[in-house]
Amino acid sequence: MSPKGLRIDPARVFRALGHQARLQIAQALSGGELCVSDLRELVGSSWSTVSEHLSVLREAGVVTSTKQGNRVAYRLALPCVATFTNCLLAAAKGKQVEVRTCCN
Amino acid sequence: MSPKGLRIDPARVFRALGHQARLQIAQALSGGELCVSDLRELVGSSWSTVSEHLSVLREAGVVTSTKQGNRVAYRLALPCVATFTNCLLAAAKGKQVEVRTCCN
DNA sequence: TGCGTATTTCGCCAAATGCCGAAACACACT
DNA sequence: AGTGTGTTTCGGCATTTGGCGAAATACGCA
Repeated sequence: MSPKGLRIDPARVFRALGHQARLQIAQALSGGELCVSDLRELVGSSWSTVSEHLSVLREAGVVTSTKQGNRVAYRLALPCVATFTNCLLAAAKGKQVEVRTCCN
Repeated sequence: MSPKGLRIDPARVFRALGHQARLQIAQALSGGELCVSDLRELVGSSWSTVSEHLSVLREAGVVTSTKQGNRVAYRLALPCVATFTNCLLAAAKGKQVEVRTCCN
């Protein structure tokens, strides 16, 4: 369930995050781990859709998942994603942001 | 030619960078401005294809362009993109990177 | 004005993506 | 074993994307 031989491909990471719902998921996970049902409520689409979004994120190495009892908990594997997204959100408001530790 | 009323949409920025050629272009531009011909040589596809990639990047707010005599010079509008990409490249090698100023 | 170079737009096609419901799986609990 | 809950996979469809060559546009210069 965890990434064994997974090489990060930057373009793939970007592509994974290049979708409103998946970006929303990644941001939500920056606050701690969540299971599929939580995320389904968050993005408001079907189980299958959310599950597919999660597998895109997982295969890109953005998130990892672990089984916890009956459910699967997802967590952010690349913390810098949250930081960078905050930069972009700041840019969206025309502000400038300085960040201390950007990566991993 | 410069972005007038352009609101940055984070998901759109990610999507724009979620393609090998466009990411390559963005990285090349982090070293300074370049014109379409330069970038065409870099990515090795047709004029039209490169031009379309550039318009995707421009509409996402990742790059800006200015006419300089006969040609159009492109430059990176979001420096944090370069920083973040370096983070990902480092992650691709299993390393950890600390960065001082991440954004803009 | 007319010519040549640099870039963009257009029309088209093939491939990839996003979405859903149904079916399949996995696991905890009785 | 059987039931229920949580999650993933499958089949199919509509939409988007990526690519190219040809045509159109923009501009500098003679």
